[in-house]
Amino acid sequence: MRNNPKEFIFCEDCFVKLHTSFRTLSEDQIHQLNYEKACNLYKRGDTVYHEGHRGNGVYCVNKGVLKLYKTGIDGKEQIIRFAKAGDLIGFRSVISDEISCTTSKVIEDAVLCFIPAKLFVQLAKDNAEFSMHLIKLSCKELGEANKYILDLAQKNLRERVAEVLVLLYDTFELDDDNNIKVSLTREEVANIVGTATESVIRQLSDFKKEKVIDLKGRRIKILDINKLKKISGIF
Amino acid sequence: MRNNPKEFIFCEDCFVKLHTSFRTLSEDQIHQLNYEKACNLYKRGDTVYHEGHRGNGVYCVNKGVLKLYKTGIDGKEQIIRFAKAGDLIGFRSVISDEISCTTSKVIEDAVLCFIPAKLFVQLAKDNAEFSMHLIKLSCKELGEANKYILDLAQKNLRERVAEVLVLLYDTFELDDDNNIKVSLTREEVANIVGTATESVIRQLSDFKKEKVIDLKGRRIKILDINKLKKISGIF
DNA sequence: CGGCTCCTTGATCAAGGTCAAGACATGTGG
DNA sequence: CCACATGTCTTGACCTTGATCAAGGAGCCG
Repeated sequence: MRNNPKEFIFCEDCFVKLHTSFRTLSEDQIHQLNYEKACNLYKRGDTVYHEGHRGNGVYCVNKGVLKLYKTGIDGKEQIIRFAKAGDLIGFRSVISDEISCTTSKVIEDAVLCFIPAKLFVQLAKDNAEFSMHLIKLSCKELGEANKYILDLAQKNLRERVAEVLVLLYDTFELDDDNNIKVSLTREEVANIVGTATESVIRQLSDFKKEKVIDLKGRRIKILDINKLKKISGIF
Repeated sequence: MRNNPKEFIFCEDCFVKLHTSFRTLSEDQIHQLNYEKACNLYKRGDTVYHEGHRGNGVYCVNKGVLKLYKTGIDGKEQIIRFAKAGDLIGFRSVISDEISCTTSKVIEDAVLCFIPAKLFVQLAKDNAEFSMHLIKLSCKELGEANKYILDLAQKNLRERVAEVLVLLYDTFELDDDNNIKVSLTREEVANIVGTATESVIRQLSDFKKEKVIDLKGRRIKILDINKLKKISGIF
């Protein structure tokens, strides 16, 4: 379907491997993984898989940033989470053998390694440590999703925007100039917060007035992360 | 800590077992489970475990209904899900070795079998089929949580109340008189929907006026489930 | 330069949260 | 049996939050 540039990455010495569940695999299993996987380059805007489709494999993010989102009634995206180097995406639907519940789209050019569903499931069945890792992974995601539910249900816009800034800070860290190291459109920020684009813009300018952040185009500079954490209600 | 009446249930012929991940256990493992587990009766209002505490085991619901909720800033509960006969609760924190992210409270008198964390984890490690079941379980919950996030972020009150009624219908079914077979306070319904008690009451009376449901005290009678599904945006 | 896309701000309005009061049901003790 | 207290349910009035609509500005690219 796609015809993305091939990338050659050897699982044996992939630095990402060390940070993923794959580090629990045996040498043989790693060889098999290396043999069967396929790595490709994806550009910003590329869709890796679609909500509602059957996932025929799992992707390991070697490089880049992706957003995973669900699409609402009028086509409005709700971003569920981001994925960056070392993250696995698409494994929920492969494991539970359901259709994919999110769409994943590239935000920053990415290198993804595709692992066929059959192999992935086989690895999980054969290697107890690997499968324990996967359970932990999904349980961790579940915990975060539950927290998200609470926030959406009970926090106001100001608190949620602050919280998202903290989330971005934690996930992507800051560059030398204290800017959050990811470039999102205002609409994308709104689609995490669960609000209208204009509302996010207004709240961001408020934070700017309060000297909590600074804005330069799409770049968000963090001036007072503790204040943000306090506003968001994280202690 | 508690001193609940003991209940004697034999895993070997527990009807609930057939519907849970435990059906994948070997005969030996079932015996071990039966030997180490402890079953107790819990009354309405009892708290089984608390958010923020370390879970030292998993509970298998043999009978009754529980709500799992997170507590918000001002003490407002956000109900994440319900548990009924055949459901496992508390396994997220045991598996991921984190503190519990929800509180679980009994809504209808329940019989719960407690399985020590150590045994549970051991079973997962020893039995690949069992652990695959657990992954599927958490992936399924994750899918539901993601759906919930979308709904909270994008649907209005009317749609969400309708959706919760459908959820209750699907989860608890109807009695002979088409009443939903669970008794929740209006506040509890509001804590699922993520809104104020008064707003739920108003929306329920609207639905009553529209002949979609009927209300008699706490009982909710479903008159037109398809209309509700349509309103909620589930097709 | 014109034509994009995205960002920003202002004005307006509706959804739903909050507060207050009363209704109703239930249980308790006298 | 009544009087009373308690907890939940319901309704009305009011007001805040944030969504929507509209218009203009800024930046980028062919």
